[in-house]
Amino acid sequence: MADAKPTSAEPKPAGKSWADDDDDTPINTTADAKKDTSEGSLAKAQADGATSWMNGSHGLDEPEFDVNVKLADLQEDPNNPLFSVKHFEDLNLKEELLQAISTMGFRKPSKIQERALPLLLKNPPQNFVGQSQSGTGKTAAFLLNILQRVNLDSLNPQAIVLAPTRELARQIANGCSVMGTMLQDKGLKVFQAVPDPSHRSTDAVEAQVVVGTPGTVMDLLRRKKLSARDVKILTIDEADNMLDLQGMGDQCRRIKNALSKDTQIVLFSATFPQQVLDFVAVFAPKANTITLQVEELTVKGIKQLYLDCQNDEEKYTSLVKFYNLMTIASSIIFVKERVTAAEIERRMTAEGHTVAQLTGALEGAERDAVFEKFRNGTAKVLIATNVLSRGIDVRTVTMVVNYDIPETVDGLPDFETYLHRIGRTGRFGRTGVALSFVHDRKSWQGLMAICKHFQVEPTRLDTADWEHVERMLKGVMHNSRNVVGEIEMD
DNA sequence: AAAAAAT
Repeated sequence: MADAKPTSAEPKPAGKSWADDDDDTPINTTADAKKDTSEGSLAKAQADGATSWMNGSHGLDEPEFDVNVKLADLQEDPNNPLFSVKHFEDLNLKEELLQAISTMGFRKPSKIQERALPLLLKNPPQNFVGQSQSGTGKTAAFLLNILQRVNLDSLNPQAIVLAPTRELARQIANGCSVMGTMLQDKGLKVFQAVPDPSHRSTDAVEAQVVVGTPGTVMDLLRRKKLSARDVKILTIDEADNMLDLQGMGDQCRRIKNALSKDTQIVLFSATFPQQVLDFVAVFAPKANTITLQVEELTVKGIKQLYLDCQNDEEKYTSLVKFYNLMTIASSIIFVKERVTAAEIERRMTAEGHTVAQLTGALEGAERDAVFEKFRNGTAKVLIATNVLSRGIDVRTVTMVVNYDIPETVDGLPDFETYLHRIGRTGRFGRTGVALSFVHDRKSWQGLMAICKHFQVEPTRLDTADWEHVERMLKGVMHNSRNVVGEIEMD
């Protein structure tokens, strides 16, 4: 990081955007800015949002959006009121689940839950593919389906949940225990299948619900520590990522093949890019499906900004300047590479800042310790790779920094990762800030392509006018009050 | 050319 990359040596006059000296850029910011005076409209959107929260009894008064519902049985009408349930009481859930829902403070189902729960709980069980914005209650939806269906008189595994990372799997397992609190007396057991030295000696898994990462689950199945015999639900979170990734996709398919043919397959994600939908349909055939239009995917409560830096080193100095400027509840700084995470942590720590770092380079126990510190607020600034880009739900996160613009293996802008990263804030009706750093033509073009894809107009900040940066950031951070939503589990 | 995930 200290030694600037070749691209960042490219000189740029102060106050100029990377757009200005770029003739063949696919995006014309000037034209885009004209059709929508970005600051004005964003300020207005923010103001409107604030009004609706103050008037509403909860933070999830989202405007109506178009949901595409496709049912496996084409004879059925997707708009049948039976498939849109406004009250948890109408779902014939176990009494213990209704109690837990109420204790956890849920009043009514979120938009995705309204539509997803009746389809998930339908009998006989059918496959399901569900898409919904980040922070809208996907996890609670699939956990309710699982807890409703498991037979507590047996300790045989009956539901398997797969997630792409250790942290997400553990979060889901904990959520399952919380939602199943009232079922614990009746024998509910939840097992975390993430890499753990103690699994070597573990006897056969005795738990109705197994939540884990694909490698460990596969390993347990292979070693006959996990019985596939009674498994009737396979749920995959972040399913587009899981099935797309080299390695994890194969493991997911192998796990599915080890299960009974009539296992209910449930897939969830905020993103399902077109090319992935094709093999999603193969993995979960004849599924009831809920999808969204791309323009519906961005969470309106997340204010999107970008900081125009002169070069790579200025990203670091700006970051430090920024943290000297104000205190933020909690924030995640996303970088591309593990070494960058370690490097920023080293430099900021040397400058007296309290920061932590989490990447796949850490060992399991260390990862758990660091993440727990971040979750309980002991560590407020966390530098991470894409390991934490998806699913992680830490309510105190009011800012996400894209220190490096997300890109795919091919070096192309990674739309999905951008959306998942910024979705770590602004959860359940709260507001949040997403600040992306650009420092050369490639990073600028990448960010602009991403914003164009999601049809958002980010606000530009320039290091050459630091007073403006300061004013804007203080303004948006001040506005990012936390508003508590109803559905508190994603 | 990365990260993640199994040993």
